[in-house]
Amino acid sequence: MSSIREVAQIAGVSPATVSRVMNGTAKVDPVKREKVLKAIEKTGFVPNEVARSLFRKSAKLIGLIIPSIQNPYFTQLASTIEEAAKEKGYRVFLCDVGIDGESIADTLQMLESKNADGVVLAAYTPDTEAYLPKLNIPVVAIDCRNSTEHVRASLYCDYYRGGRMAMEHLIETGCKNVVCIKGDQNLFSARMRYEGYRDVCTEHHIREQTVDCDYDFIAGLAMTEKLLKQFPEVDGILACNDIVAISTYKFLRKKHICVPEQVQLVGFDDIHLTRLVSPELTTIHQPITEMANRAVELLTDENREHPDMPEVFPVSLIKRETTGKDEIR
Amino acid sequence: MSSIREVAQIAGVSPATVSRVMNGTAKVDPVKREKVLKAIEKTGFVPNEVARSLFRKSAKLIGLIIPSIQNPYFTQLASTIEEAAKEKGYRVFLCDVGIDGESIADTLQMLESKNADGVVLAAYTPDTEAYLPKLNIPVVAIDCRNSTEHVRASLYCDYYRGGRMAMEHLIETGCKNVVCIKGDQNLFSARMRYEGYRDVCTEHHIREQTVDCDYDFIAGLAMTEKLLKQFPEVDGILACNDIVAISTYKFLRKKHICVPEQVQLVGFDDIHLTRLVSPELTTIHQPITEMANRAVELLTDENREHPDMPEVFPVSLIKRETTGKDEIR
DNA sequence: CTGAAAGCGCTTACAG
DNA sequence: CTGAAAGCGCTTACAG
Repeated sequence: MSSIREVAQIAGVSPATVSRVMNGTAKVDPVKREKVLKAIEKTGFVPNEVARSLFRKSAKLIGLIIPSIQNPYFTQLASTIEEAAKEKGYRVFLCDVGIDGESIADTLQMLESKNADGVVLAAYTPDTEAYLPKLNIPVVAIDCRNSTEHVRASLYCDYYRGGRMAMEHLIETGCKNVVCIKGDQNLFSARMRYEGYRDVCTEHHIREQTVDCDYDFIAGLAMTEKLLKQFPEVDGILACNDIVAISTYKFLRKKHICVPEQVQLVGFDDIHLTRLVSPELTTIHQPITEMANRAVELLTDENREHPDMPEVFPVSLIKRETTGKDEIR
Repeated sequence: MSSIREVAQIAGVSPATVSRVMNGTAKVDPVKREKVLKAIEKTGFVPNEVARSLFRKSAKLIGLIIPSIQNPYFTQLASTIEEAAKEKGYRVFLCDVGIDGESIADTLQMLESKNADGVVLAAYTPDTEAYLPKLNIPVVAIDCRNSTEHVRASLYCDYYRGGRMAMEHLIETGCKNVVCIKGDQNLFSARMRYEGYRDVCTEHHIREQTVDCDYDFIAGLAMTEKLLKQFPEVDGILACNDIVAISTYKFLRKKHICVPEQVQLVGFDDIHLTRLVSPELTTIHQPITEMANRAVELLTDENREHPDMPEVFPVSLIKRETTGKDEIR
């Protein structure tokens, strides 16, 4: 592993000159330039990023904090963020922190101490906000409630509207007994989705029926069992996300309950998986790509605008095969 | 963001002493020690990892190079590696490189220049090996053919045996016309799986029937269509991995072909998703966790053993719902 | 155009 | 036990 000094020696110039030709940061005599280039080629010299980043106080790095790499929603987010970041010359450091607040704090600290240039925070626990003021690098929150002052920006989807759309769709397709599988109400996204459902219930003079569930497959299976016991008349289910919807489907199928003929089902997120399973899942689409691009833009752009208001992205209903029992399929 | 000097000043000691109490690397007078601790507390000082890593020439970092973060096989691998690494005090830098050889080279270089302590290489292209000799950090290859000399170790599963087991299982459950969906034959895993299938065909005097396919969902859909045209008599399919098996199922279902009654189906990998879809997928299990743990061990352990031979992990057949048409389900 | 010097923020011999 | 010094491998004023 050759150093800049070695290259300089071979080329017969100073390390400063080598640095200058590498970075194109100043004019260099063409002859010396050539010599340096050759020396670099010969030695296979690659500048040490750690030294660079120590000097520059930037590692050209964006941290991405997510609660689970096993959840496709977050890997899709990660892919898009990585792509956008790459285009601007940044790498992304993906950090899977689970749902542990302390782990989020540690990770934020670690990212700062690695000279990361910013972080996209897509994991949230109630005490996360307490760690933000101490941080000296910008963070853009995704899917979280707006922790205003200590965050450069807050990006999320119109979950409330999504909850409404899903419920309205189920009513339109003939459901009389819709149960909402609520996600963890500490999560902004879960709360808003539920409130959308609830308000539509109120407007239609329907009694709300809910069950609580975490955002994962195992919880979904267990909750569906409970749901069927508690609400045997159910003919429509609004799941808190796609993974839970898929597990709900799985449990219904095991109980020989036909979807959508007997029970209609709507998920949330529109992850790729919704088109991979059979039947394909009706769901609420979130513009993941747009959010991801915007997050990177906010973190990397020169003119550091700091939107005071959260930016809300629109959602849309994607009708697929788990709803619309009256239609021909 | 306070520095060690600031802390030192507040505590009335030298930066060296602060360093010593932080790292417990030498005895420090208890009184000064207390003062330092208080100063650290007061300032919220967190040592800069970049400076540390420049000095130490280690970033306590393991790179993990994968071809796609969208493939659950690799996120499961990533989770396990991360867990094992964490236990030994390392972070993991996940790098999704696609199937582009040059991108792998860039990434290896980047990891070295970031003072990574080692890399787990789970992506492979034919020209990858050319980059390995230049590298000055250890790499453990997973799922790749043994690039012997320039790799600390090579870990993979007994894909050949897996291919055999899958085919033998299909024969046992009554299939007369098994088609093998071959993966990219540049990949060691795909080649070995196919060879297992092929040899069982030979032993049973069955003519081999194959179709080529990449390791992803889109390719799987297209290939299944082609497969049905080319082999209308098919009654068993050996897919190159679970994702492709799931897409195969999807296409069969669309064509109203029942699984496993009309066509039996076996995947490969045993990703979590196989139990999430309906019907659950019969597949060949790989001990991902064991491989991941071993990889981290080889990269981080003191006594730097360098196994000359590749380490081969056993596979097993997991019978689920897409095979065994004669059994009651 | 170019080299010597200082410095990015740490850590560890070295000398006391 | 502890501080001053040197150094990790770069980069950029600074002076020529």
